[in-house]
Amino acid sequence: MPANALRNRGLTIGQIASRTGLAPSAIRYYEDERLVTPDRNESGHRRYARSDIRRLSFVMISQGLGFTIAEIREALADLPEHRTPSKADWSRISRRFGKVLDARIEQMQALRSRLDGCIGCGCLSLKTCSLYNPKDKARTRGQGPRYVMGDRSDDI
Amino acid sequence: MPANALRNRGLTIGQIASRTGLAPSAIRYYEDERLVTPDRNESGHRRYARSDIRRLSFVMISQGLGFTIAEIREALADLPEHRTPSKADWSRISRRFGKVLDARIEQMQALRSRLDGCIGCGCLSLKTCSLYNPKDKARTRGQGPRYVMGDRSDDI
DNA sequence: TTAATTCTTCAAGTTAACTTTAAGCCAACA
DNA sequence: TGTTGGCTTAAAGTTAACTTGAAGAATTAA
Repeated sequence: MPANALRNRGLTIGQIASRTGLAPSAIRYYEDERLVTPDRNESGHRRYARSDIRRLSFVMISQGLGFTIAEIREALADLPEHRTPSKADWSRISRRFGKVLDARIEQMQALRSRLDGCIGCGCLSLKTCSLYNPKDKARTRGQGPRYVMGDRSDDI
Repeated sequence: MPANALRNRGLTIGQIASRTGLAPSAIRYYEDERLVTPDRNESGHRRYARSDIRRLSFVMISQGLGFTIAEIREALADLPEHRTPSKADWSRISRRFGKVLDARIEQMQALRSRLDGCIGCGCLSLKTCSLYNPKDKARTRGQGPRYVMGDRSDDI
């Protein structure tokens, strides 16, 4: 066994990439975003722990659920820093995300029923339209407008 | 009454902006995206019909519901071109969006229950993890990965 | 040992949905 | 008649979440 066997311990970015299905560029980006913090070997190449596969998988799942990188980073901050996360650790943060999902579903259902009401009223009588000035948006990218669906009854 | 009273009929972009709460720049952008097609007066200034207030309001509501501009453009294509849209016209396209919303809610609930299952199994036993390789994403921006949550049971 | 991979960093490009800036025309009021 | 203020266009900037490209160093395979 060569002397540098210990030094080169851990997975390369390519190995992590093929294990998770992520592109190496994405994994480097996640490092910039402080979602993973791999070690480096002597010559500066990244070396990942096996537990990073799960960490990155969690990132992927969370994104699939609609969470942003900032939110995921916050969630990951709850993992222990100096030991490999246990099932209980992962379970805890998954449960938190579950609650957020519940809230989102409720919100969408509220929007949905509002749209129903709007269809019922012809979506045009305004002032009374329940989609008028809704505070809850399904997703807000950039800034939203202040009020909607007109302000007079004569503008069909 | 001056001779150009007829020519200057319609609302200016500023008036439309204050009626809808949208920024003039956003309204111009929507024109680039062919969501509205105002007339022009002699000197090239935009003149909007009153019904454009409702059209733009529909755009705002739809965005609040999470639809993209492309989807909204498609929906608006179902409105009559040569007459002011009626309540029935708006009702019809709202109903279509309602169905899409229903589907989205169902999908989110499916993801939600999967997360539940994942918490139940510790979210770590993999291979059997129900969040493994999910085909339905809450929102897909850019390309997603191919499979998730690791592929071996030894990498906690 | 040489060639092919894989890795490194840094900068710039991508998409959506806009906003901001610049430079200049037009319109309304005193 | 001037001078605000609103309108015009075109181009560039913004944010998120990445990808692509360039140029070079390290590792691996033959």
